[in-house]
Amino acid sequence: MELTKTAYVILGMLRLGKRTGYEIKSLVDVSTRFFWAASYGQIYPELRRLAVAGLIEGEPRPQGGRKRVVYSLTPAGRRELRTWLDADPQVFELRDEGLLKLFFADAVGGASAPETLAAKRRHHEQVVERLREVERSGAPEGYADLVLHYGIEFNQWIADWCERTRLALEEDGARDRKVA
Amino acid sequence: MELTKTAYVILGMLRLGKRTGYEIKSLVDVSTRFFWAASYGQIYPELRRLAVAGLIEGEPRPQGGRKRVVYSLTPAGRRELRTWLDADPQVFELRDEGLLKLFFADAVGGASAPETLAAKRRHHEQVVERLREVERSGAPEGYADLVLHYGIEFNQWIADWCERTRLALEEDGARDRKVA
DNA sequence: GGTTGCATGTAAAACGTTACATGATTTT
DNA sequence: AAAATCATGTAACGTTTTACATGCAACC
Repeated sequence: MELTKTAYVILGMLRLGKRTGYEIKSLVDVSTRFFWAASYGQIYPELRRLAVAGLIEGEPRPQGGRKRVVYSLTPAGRRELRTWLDADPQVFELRDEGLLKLFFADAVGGASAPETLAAKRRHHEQVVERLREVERSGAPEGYADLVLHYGIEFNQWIADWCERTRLALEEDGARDRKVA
Repeated sequence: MELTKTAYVILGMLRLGKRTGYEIKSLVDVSTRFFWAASYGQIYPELRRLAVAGLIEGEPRPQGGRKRVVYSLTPAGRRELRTWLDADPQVFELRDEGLLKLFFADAVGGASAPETLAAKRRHHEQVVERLREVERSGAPEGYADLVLHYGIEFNQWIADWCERTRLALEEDGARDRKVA
C-alpha cells in the first residue's frame, strides 16, 4: 500500500461527484466518522498530495470573493479506488477504555465493574440514538444505509452485553452476600 | 487526565504483583491487545516516567549476567489506578477498513460488497478462533475471563452480521436478475 | 553450535488531533 | 449587527509503530 487510508477516504468521498475539502470533512462527520475519522489536518494536505499524484483534479470555483476548490476523481484515481476496494480489508483496530477498566476491575479496594459496565452501556446507547437521528434525517442510499444499520445494531449489541453482564454480576454479588 | 492511557495499562498490569517491562508486554499481547495495544516503544519510556513520578518502583533483579528490573506499584500508584478505574471510560475508537470499503462499494465498475463482507467475516472468525485458544490454554480468573468472553461474542456477532448481510445482498441480486 | 526466549532500550517515521488564523457569505 | 456556516490552511503537539541494536540464558 502506497497511499494512506485517509487518501482512500477522500477518493471514496469523490466517487459520486465533485467536492470541496470542506464538504468531504462534513460528509465524513455524518457518516464514516464512527469507524473512520479524518480531520482537516489530514484532509487538506492529502488533497494536495493526491492532486500532485494525478489521482484527483482540483478546479478553482470561487463563490463571490471566497476562494474555493472543487476536486474530482481522475481516471487514474478511479482505478486506484477500485483496486483498493477489490483487495481484502487489512485494518481493524479498537481502543476501548471501558473494556480496559473492566479487565483491571479486580484491583484492590473497589467495586468498579458494575459502574464501568453501566457507563459503557450509556455511551453506546447514546451512539445508537445519534445514529437513529442520522437515519431519520434522510435515508442514505445503498451501502451507506447498510453501514448505518450496522452501526446501530453493533452499538445496541454492546449496550445489551453490558446490561446483561452487569445484571449477572449483581446476581453473583447477591448470592455471595446470601451465602456469607 | 495527566497520565497517558499506556500508563494505566502498566499500572493495571502491576496490580497483582511485580513485573518486568518484558512481562508487561507479554501480558498485553495475550490479553488487552485486542482492545488496547502497547509496544515496547511506549512501555519502556513510560516505566521510567512512572518511576520518576513515584507511582511505581523498580528494583534491579539481574538473572545471572542479564540485566533485569522488576517494577511494582507504590501506594500512590495504587491510588492513581483506583481513581482512574472509578471514573467513567472516555475512549472508544474504531478503525474498520472493511466497513469503509463497504461504505464505498457503490463506486463504479465493481461488485465488491459481497467479497468485502466475506473477507471481514473471515477476519473476525479467525479472531474468534485465536481467542478460543486463549480460553482453552488456561482459564483466566475474574474479569479477564469476562473480557475474553466479550471478545469472543463480539467478534462472532460481527462475523454473523457479515454473513447475514452477504446472503441478503445475494438474494437481492438474484431477485434483480429474475425481474430483469 | 544454533535457535529461541528473555530483557532492555532508542531513533525515526508515520499518524492524528487540536488549536489557531483568516476571511467571506448567509442567516437570524 | 451578530452569529452561524462555508472555506482553507498550518503549526505544535502527542501518540504509536517499526525497525534496529545489544546481549545473556536456556534448550536442542
